[in-house]
Amino acid sequence: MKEESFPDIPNCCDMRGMLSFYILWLLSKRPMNGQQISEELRKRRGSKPTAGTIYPALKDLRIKGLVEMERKGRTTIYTLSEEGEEGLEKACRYFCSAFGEIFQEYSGK
Amino acid sequence: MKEESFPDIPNCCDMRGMLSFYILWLLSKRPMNGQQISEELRKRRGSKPTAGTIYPALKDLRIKGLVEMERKGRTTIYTLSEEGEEGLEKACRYFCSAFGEIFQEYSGK
DNA sequence: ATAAATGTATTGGAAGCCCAATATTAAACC
DNA sequence: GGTTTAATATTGGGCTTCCAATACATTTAT
Repeated sequence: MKEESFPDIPNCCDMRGMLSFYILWLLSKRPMNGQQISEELRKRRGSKPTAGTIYPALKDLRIKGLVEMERKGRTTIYTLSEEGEEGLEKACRYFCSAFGEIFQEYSGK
Repeated sequence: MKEESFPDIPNCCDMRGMLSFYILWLLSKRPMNGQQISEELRKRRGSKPTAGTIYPALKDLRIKGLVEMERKGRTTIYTLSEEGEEGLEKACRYFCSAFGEIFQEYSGK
């Protein structure tokens, strides 16, 4: 099977960051478990976060009260909390005001 | 004097990151010194990077061959190198493919 | 029941981002 | 000259992101 979307990851500058933000954004679409979140990130960012990346991040978000978790047999379903929705809204505004200029310039190709 | 643009920095998720990428993008507009770069970042991201943030980042970019520097009296002018331009091009493509979806959703408000 | 597969989770180490504090250099001011 | 100011730069420490390695739990397959 061919992969759908696989951006070419740049080596010139390390673009780590925004992981928690991206997780909140994904969870605002639908509740997901850790593997589903990782898979969505792989499709969008080109590399799949390993367990040592994704679970500590989810733990932090849970401790901060931004996501809630519910164990269902083998999987753990993560859901955005009220605070998480409010935080995401604010984070999206910031993201667009901080990076929108760069995006607009290159979205026109 | 009033500040021009000052995005509200979210506290829900740490959105540090992309500093090197942003510096390369700024330098593609015009050569700048460290203070000018910091000031441009303040306008866009809401907080001005301190000396301990900006100069190590510029040093890394110089060591990687992505920017060139020229001391002019009290200031040091940083310029994008050939490699820097190529790297930035690639980084912008990656950035848009990785984050464009989020931006588009919120640019429509 | 036993083994394999899947999902969750932690640990340790590396790198990037970030600031406060400190130091150095060169221009401007007196 | 001597002082102040502006810009550059380093150091030390904390936090996030990231992976490889390891471990554990639950479901599925044999």
